[in-house]
Amino acid sequence: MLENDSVSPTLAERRAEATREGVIEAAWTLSRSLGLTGWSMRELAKAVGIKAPTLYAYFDSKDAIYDAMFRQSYEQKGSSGDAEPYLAAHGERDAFKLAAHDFFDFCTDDPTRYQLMFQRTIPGFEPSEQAYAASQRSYERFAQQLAAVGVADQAHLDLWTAMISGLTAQQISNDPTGDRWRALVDTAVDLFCDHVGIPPTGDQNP
Amino acid sequence: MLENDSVSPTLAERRAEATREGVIEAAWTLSRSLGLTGWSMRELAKAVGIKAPTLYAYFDSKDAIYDAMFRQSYEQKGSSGDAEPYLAAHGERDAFKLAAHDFFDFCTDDPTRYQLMFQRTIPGFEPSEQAYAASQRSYERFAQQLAAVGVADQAHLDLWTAMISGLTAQQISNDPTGDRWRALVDTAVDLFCDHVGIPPTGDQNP
DNA sequence: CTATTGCATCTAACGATGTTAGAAAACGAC
DNA sequence: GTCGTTTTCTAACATCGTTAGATGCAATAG
Repeated sequence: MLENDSVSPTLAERRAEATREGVIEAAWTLSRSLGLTGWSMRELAKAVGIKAPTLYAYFDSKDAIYDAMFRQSYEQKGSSGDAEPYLAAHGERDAFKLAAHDFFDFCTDDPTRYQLMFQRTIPGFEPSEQAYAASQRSYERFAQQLAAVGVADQAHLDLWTAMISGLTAQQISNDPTGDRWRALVDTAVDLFCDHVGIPPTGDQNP
Repeated sequence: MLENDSVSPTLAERRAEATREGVIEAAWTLSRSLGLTGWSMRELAKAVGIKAPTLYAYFDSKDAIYDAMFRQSYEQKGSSGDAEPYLAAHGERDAFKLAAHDFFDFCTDDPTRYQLMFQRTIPGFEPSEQAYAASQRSYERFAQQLAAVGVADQAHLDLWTAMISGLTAQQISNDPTGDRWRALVDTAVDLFCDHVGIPPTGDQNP
């Protein structure tokens, strides 16, 4: 393979990138219908119209495909779960409720993606350092948003993650198409805010 | 194979049962050091001193071995997580705190067992109806204990499971040897009790 | 237009996996 | 000792992720 350090990608590189995207898309489709580990490299290849070994021209291994899916998931997440965009137009409590709902909905929108991002369900797969860094960034971003409203205690952040991730996990594994735990998100945020001293909406300026 | 419907097991049956137990024990050992899916039937057989196909005289499949481990886990759990044994000698709130700690400790005592019981981490494995029933029983037992103290709302039970399981999940995946989330169990139970109207200990008879 | 170079894809195969078939060995009862 | 049962074995199958090496194909240089 010839190296190309220039900024503009060559034609071959753009074509290869398109193939890679097609592979990932097919991998998502297979994963949603057969489970993340329910398909083989041969099946994936067939879905793309090539033979299995050809996949290795685009990805080093099956794990590398999972890694690309993992990275893509965090790109899709973006700022879902952040409270900061809401803090300007809403009270603090409402902002955190909206943030919690964003995160909750992002998770339940695609249970397969959730499983890849948050459960360690694929034997042997660990996200690459690069992909893991993305997940760390979104965690620290939220930590700073809590700190910005005066909640700097690590224990409080830990309680938040436990409550919100607990609700999403229950929803996805016990009632994937329903609303049993979604309906508890506001309650949970209220309990959390009561505990850490974020006043009820309307009480900030009594 | 000759059938034996009598109550007393024949010698051969007792020997076979002993072998089965040895296999399960070896499977636990391998799972704890290599992960639940990190060992092969050939490795398991070698650990027991037999050849792989012989395992199939004792278990129908690898999944049947996981199923036996799953069932055994719920036997070990027993009443861990139940509040009822504590309700006689303690206030309601304290009883539920003790129950939550029992459950939490049972989970963190053996993360591999936790993974088998509560995460769906083994591709293709679903507990048999019989094994699943055991897990349902312990859930309904707790539901009745909540009802016994006047908390009959399904939503409240859902909130409890989300909070407690959220704490244990975070502990095991982010701090398996530490105490970060264990230290939050009492806080979480307090928040829960405040919400559902279980009075603080000492307030029952003011 | 041809020769060369680099890339894309293929077929064939390897070692490991869970599992099955069928033969051999070991065991218990009479 | 002999028979029937139980236990274990060897050999093999299909499938898995993956690698080696050959072949076809595109674009480029002379």
